[in-house]
Amino acid sequence: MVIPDRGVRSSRTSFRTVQAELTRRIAEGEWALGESIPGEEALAAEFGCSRTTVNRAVQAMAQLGLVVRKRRAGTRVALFPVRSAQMRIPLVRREIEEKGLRYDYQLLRKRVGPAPGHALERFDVPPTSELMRLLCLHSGNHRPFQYEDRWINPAAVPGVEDAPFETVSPNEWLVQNAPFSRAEFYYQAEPASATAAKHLGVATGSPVFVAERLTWLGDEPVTFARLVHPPTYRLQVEL
Amino acid sequence: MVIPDRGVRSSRTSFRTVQAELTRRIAEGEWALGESIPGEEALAAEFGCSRTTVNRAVQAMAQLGLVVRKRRAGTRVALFPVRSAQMRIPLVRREIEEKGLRYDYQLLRKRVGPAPGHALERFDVPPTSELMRLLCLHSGNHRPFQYEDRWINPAAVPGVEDAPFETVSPNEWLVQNAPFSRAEFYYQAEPASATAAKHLGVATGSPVFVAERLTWLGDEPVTFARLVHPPTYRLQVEL
DNA sequence: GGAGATAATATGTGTAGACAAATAAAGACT
DNA sequence: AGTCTTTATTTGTCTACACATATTATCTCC
Repeated sequence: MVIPDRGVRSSRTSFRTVQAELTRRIAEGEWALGESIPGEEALAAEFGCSRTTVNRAVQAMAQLGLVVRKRRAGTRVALFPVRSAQMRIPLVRREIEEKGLRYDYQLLRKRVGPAPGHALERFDVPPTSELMRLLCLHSGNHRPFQYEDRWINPAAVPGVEDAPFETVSPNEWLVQNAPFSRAEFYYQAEPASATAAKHLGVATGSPVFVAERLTWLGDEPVTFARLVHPPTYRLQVEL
Repeated sequence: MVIPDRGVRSSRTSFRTVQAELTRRIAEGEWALGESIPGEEALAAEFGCSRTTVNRAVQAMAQLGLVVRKRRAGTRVALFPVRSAQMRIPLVRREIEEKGLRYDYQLLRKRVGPAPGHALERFDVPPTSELMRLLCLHSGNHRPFQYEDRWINPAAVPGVEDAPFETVSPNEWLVQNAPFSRAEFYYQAEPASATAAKHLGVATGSPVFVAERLTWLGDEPVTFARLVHPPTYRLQVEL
């Protein structure tokens, strides 16, 4: 019985196939760390596909931090395979709803005024500028999930003054109304401040998980938020 | 003097140009959230490039979570722009050395024995199996940076028994010797346990930043590590 | 009107070919 | 030996085209 030749037409070697095989070779130690791997031309010949396809596969691996590429020098297995993972940054509301909980939002305080020193420290605006400050609480099934302490630079966000923060969380409103070009995120453990502890329903000083988010539009700071979570919170990332 | 015509040949519209422009349109609200954007064909015509180039740009944006693509239905701006960031997972040693500190590693304890219940909970192995447990301390300029509590499944890592963990940290050794196919990372704030506190030089119960890493090779668990950092530690991510 | 088959369409992916750009290696000149 | 220039090699990217595949829209039949 003749087995139909599927090798040529129907199952062309996909860049995924190539990527998987090359990844396997690295994972199983066939290619040692730091060792350089065959060129695209050679791999294309080996896999019976075009160089374009190999290029795509290897470039994806480079983005994952598995290999390092350099023109003329070729591609080599990363010496320190700094694997990089994709981290998703969802809306708080989505985060809560995805757990199957009912989302609740509450504006605790809103004020516009001159920026105090400790805010300026992290948030590089002229000392004379007026900033908007918001304190909010996000809950799931009436249990506090996140205490938000946010500063917004009105100069960078036209229309904030009139935003309905009584009903829409700044997180949600800003996502739709305040574009940014750069962002930094920090995660750390801290003892809960008295006010945060009160709103989160935990003891003052107990360990809380704090996420800080800073965003810029061009050179101008847009918003700076401290998001405080109760000790049960876990940030999850998959590779 | 004649300025060479760089407009036609030398600066073909790059996929980066297209990506930047499309991103701008979304950021500045020209295309609203959830709205569908022109097809690849149309964009190619607009930018004067091939569909391939547009495809590359838009696919990159899809990977970033900025747009959602669906065959036949077209591409639309993500309704909830769950922006995703790349997080790099380096070796502890690199992490410390990149801060300009001198790295020090110390093996505190090593033992092979039956897995206790609380380890099995997170680490799905047969209750009868023997696991290796390591306690280590990583320091920068002699100040404790990370207290590591690690379980290794010898069944998945041939050669662990003879690994020189007195001189090489399990983190480093495993990276080079234990391939894995899947990983999960968790980050959380916790009160420091008595032993962790002692080694980190902080008070028992003070907030520590704990990273948990679990890896598998296929279905088999490879290693489970709890990495405890002093309260000064910050995890940084950029977008 | 509803169910199921069929067509149309947007994206997904592969190929071959060409040129661009970076950079390591070799050669030329002091 | 050391520095500068040239050359060669490898990856980076774009093009034009073709076919694959998923999914929506339409049509057909009852």
